[in-house]
Amino acid sequence: MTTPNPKRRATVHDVARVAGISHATVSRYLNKRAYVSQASAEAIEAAIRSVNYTPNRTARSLVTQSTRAVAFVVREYSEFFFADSNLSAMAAAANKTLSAEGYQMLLVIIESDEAAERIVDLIIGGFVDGALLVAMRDDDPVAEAIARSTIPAITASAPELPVGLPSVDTDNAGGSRAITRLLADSGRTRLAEIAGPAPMPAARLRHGGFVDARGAAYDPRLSIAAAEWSVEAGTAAMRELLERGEPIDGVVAASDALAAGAIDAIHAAGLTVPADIAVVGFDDSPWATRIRPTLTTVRQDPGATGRRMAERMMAHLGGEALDDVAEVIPNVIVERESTAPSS
Amino acid sequence: MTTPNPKRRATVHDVARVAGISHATVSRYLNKRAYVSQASAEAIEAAIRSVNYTPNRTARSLVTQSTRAVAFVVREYSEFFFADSNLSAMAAAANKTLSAEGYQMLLVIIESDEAAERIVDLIIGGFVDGALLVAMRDDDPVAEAIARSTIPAITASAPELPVGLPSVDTDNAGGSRAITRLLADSGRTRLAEIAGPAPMPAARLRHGGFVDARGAAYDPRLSIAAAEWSVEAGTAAMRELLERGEPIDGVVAASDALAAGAIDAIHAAGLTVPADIAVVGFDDSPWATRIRPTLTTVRQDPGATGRRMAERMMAHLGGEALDDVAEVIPNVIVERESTAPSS
DNA sequence: CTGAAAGCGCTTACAG
DNA sequence: CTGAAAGCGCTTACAG
Repeated sequence: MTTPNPKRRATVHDVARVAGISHATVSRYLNKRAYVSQASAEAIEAAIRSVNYTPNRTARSLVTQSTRAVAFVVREYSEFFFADSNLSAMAAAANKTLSAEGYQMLLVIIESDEAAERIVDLIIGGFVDGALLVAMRDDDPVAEAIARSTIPAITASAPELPVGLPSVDTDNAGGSRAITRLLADSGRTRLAEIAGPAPMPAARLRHGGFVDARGAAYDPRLSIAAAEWSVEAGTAAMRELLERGEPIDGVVAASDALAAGAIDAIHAAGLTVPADIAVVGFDDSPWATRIRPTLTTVRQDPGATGRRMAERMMAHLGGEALDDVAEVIPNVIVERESTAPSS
Repeated sequence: MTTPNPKRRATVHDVARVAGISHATVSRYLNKRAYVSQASAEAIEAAIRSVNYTPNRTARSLVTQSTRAVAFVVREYSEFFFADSNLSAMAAAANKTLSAEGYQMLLVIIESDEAAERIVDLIIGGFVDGALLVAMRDDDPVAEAIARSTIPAITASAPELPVGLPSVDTDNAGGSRAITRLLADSGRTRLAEIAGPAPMPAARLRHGGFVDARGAAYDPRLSIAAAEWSVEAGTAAMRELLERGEPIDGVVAASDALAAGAIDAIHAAGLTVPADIAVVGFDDSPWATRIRPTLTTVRQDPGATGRRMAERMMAHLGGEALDDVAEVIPNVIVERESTAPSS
């Protein structure tokens, strides 16, 4: 049983006193052993053990202006974060990369506005040396505050901010463009789109890819934005699309979950996938192979995304400039049953 | 008007100078607005904006001796952590509870010995006000170093350490005991056990529950410890159990993954579950309903575990003593096909 | 190789 | 209500 403030922690002064030496020498020994005599070193070692000394990281950080810690900030509810294998793979890869360089990754999940404020204060207050920002919304106050600060930050999916932020991201636009073309090339002509929720950069970019691929054939009456990245939202969106009465023979959904929901709605309407309507998703999440028909989708490389974010941060913290460039990680299309030829 | 030197961060002194007031008053204003005059307050506000001031958390922490951050330390590979819904639910619940009290949870995943050392240095160095320790091994150097330090820590599944640590945990022993009795009460008499990997507290406790429930009927020849918490390890363990030649009509596996592996091995041997051999797991993970037959298992309440860890930490940081008690969260048994009566 | 001193950016009694 | 001063625990030129 311990009490909140038990006995005082030993400081470098305690060690110095017990070792019969100045605290400056103790500090020198703790950092670069080089310039300390053998005798002093031994006395210090013994003193450290005897007073049970452990250096205060806060004091050290205050003078060195560095914490050797980097925040990995997830702007998403835990349930979604833990269920999203792409996000967790990014986190895992970043953790490994930072760790290998001796940096500590601190994973932070923002679930409320108060948490958002608190985290901004922490980060721009220098609690960490840098921040990796994930799942930010367009116009996100967290991303914006950090972007305006002096602490280095890199984001996955660059949000639309007044001030830019370097980013690393899967090729959202390109993936969406490619999978839309796949559908068109298979002879489908009435392509509908279920876009992701408007405030998300990934949703915006994927929408852009769809519009781009459709070119002159783009028809706003066949596009709808889902309320969130969920199966239910996909069902609701597809239902409304069908109710509009426009003929549809293909659907480009901005995520696998949305696609899964769309397929439910299509089946509920008495239609068949892919015979009547082909459907494609995005993410290659577990949904893609769990549902029937299995889903043609875009597979990301989240490990590469997380790794590159961490590598760029390490390079910057190592002294290199951090350019505001949007690095794009290629993705691949995985064809499955949901776009099989009608035969 | 902008910052004189854009490279240097503004400090409380810059604000004071611009506001024409002492830095002590600025600090007072920043903390408890009460004792600052209206005129000063306005001058300070303007100065803060003009120099773009944000308080340095490290400096503040050094004097207040508090960071208002708590580490949630996971001693497990990311892949396992993110795949384990019990662990992530614990983290999510702890995050919510800490967040509601204004504390920031920092999730840290230890994947190497160097990371382990680094995190110990950080934590006992006062980088956080407290630590929640999860998935520690018995005799874990991380848990031990933190237990010996002055910083408050609570663990899920108390490891066997020379010095105690308060803990909150699902009822491992009780759950194992109850599900073993369920099997015995259904008329099975030759009960084998696939225990978890030896160095884990949860494995030890579940094993204890099994031994306890078997009493005089406990037969070491029917017990084996899996090499890790994986399906493959379960298959290997079950295969060896069958090769020993002892008759078996029931298996108590220490986790659902282990049970899933055991069922594979049983089927491979040409036997049937539950007709020939009943099988039970632990965790009520997604495995439990994904495999055939569906699994009778112990359902934990990971949300309650995470919440209680956080609540006890908050109470302690709020001034209460932190007793070294092992708090046990009840769990329930979920019966499914794998123990259906042979009929 | 080592000590005295300054300083990192804040908070907080202590006077006034 | 406010300023001067001390101090949180460390690191790091600067002399010697």
